[in-house]
Amino acid sequence: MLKIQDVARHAGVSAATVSRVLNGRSTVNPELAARVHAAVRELGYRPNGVARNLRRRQTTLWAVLISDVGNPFFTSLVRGVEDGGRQFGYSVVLCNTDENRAREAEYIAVALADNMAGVIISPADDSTDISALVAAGTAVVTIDRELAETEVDAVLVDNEKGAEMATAHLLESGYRRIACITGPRRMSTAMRRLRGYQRALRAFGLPPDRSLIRHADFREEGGYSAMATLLDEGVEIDAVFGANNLMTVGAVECLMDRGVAIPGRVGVIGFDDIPWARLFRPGLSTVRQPTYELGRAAAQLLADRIDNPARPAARMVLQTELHPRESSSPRAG
Amino acid sequence: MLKIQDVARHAGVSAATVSRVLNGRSTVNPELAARVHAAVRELGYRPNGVARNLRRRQTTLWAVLISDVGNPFFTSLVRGVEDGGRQFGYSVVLCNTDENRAREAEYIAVALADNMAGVIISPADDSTDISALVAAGTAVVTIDRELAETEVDAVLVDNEKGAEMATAHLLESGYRRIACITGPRRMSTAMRRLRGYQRALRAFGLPPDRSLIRHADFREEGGYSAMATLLDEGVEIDAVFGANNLMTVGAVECLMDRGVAIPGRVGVIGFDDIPWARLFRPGLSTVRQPTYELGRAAAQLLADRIDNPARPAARMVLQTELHPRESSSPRAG
DNA sequence: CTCGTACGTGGTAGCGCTACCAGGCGTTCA
DNA sequence: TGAACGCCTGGTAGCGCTACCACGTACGAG
Repeated sequence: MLKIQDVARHAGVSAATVSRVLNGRSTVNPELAARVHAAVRELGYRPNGVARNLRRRQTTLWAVLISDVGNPFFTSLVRGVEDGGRQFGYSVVLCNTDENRAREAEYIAVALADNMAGVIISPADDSTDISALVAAGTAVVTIDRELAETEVDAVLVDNEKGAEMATAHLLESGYRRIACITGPRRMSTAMRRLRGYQRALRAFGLPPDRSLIRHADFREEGGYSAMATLLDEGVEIDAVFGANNLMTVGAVECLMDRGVAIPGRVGVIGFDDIPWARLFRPGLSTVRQPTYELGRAAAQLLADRIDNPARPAARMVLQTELHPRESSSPRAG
Repeated sequence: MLKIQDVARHAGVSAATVSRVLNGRSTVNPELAARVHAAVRELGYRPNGVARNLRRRQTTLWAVLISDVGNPFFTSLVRGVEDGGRQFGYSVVLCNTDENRAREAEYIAVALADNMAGVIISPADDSTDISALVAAGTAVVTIDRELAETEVDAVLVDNEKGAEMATAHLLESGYRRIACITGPRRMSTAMRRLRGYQRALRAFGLPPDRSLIRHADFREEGGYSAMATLLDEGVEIDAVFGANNLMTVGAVECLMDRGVAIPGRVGVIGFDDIPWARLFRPGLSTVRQPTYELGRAAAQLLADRIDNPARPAARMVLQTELHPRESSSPRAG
């Protein structure tokens, strides 16, 4: 493997000058610079990034910790992060944690060991411990979910507003007994969406009813069984609001399996859009999150934070969009 | 930041011994080893991966070059690679190329510069140039698609057989004028699937008809407009075989927009499963590829190749599965 | 003409680790 | 008892690069 010394020799300059030319950190006589470029081309020299990283004490890698790329929400988000990162010269290491604290800790250790320039994380939990990252001075941006203790850059959507919009839409369409299948209590998004749902009901003058609220795990099976429980317990419902995409899909499957007509007997709306939701029959009403934009925004914040470690923590909140389709059509009568 | 010398001093041994204990490359007196471990714990020492990588001339990173994680085929494949990689101690750098040769070359350069241990690539093109990787001795596994020139490990599905199954299924269900929307000519998968389609027709005794065959770009829009062209040209068809998931979705959307009944007037089957295809109405018939397993297999091959650079190139071919749903129900009459 | 300053270049230490080598000590066998 | 051998440990060079320092030259001011 060629090294910088070889290029220096070939160009008749010092290694330091080659480095300066290739990194553009200081002015170099144009004639020398031209000779260096020629030497690089002729020899086919590629700088060794690992050596550079060691010397600079900084890499061009970002770790992106999410629960699962398989979830369309994160798929698109990751794509946004990657596009943003590339723009600033960073590569993205994909870390699926499956909401597993141990896996999360493992990846944080890798990010630290490999001296990664930054970490974008959707914490498995309110209390995920990122103190090691903070202590090491690694730039961190949380995405989608917030951390209870630590003050870091965050990119969020207005979960409460989105959930309120969804619920209000059902109410306006004539539904009155609206169930809510939300996520675990220790996750900020789950609680925010529940609050939005409750706020819409209150604003409409409907009394709270705890039997309508279910906490599941944000997965398809969780949505399915929460729906099944609602039906089995004979809770009177005419609509359901699913607090994320997978649980909503699970709930819909349960309703179909039981032959419950959508929206005839039960209207449905879900948080998070799903690719090709319009090909479902009935078309699934959703609250779309700007997932790709979330990723881009996080990338922007992270790149900025790396260049400017001292700036105070920023908090970006993006808005959601209502996509009503057939599953929440106005109730007849 | 703590270094190995600090640990050595604290444990009363040499840096070399600390290194040996932490890497387990050679035998060390158990008492010394215990002292080293204690020192590591007490000081909270983390080895510097970058320095290790420089010295060892080898990292624990894999680059995964695919066209787009947004495509469910690659989403699941990437997840398989990541799970497999983690098992062997590698992290995965996600590289979306959008089938763009320049982007692909860019990422190959990054993999080379950062001394990545291996590359898993779904080449944009038959003739993607990976010679730089081969020259540098980087381990490479191609996935899903084959390379014309270079002899490297490959993980594939039996595209021809899958396409033949899909087409045969349509024929058995009574369809006779079956269009085929396949991908670009320069992509091995597109050509293989086309051949499978043709073979099924031949086996059934149907004459070839070039007007039934369309080459699109493996994207949703491409499928849509190919379908539109078929309809606009008045080509007589009663079914369509889409050679990948996105084009099939596009074709279905076109049919729906035009009010063409599926499967009443045109039956549909697509290559690649789509998440929640069973929630579509009509449920979309598909040929499922074992995408996750493809990723796992590629990871296995790559890890093995890194440990054993001399072994001859391997070629794994996985099988597909037919998932008939309503969109290809037997034709009445 | 001298001095001070600015700018561009070369030399080199050292980022933190591990591969390699040398040497000490204990054990075995003639 | 001495020689030969093997095992374990410590010392250290060097992976390839860049930050830093020192130095030479050019130029302007006094």
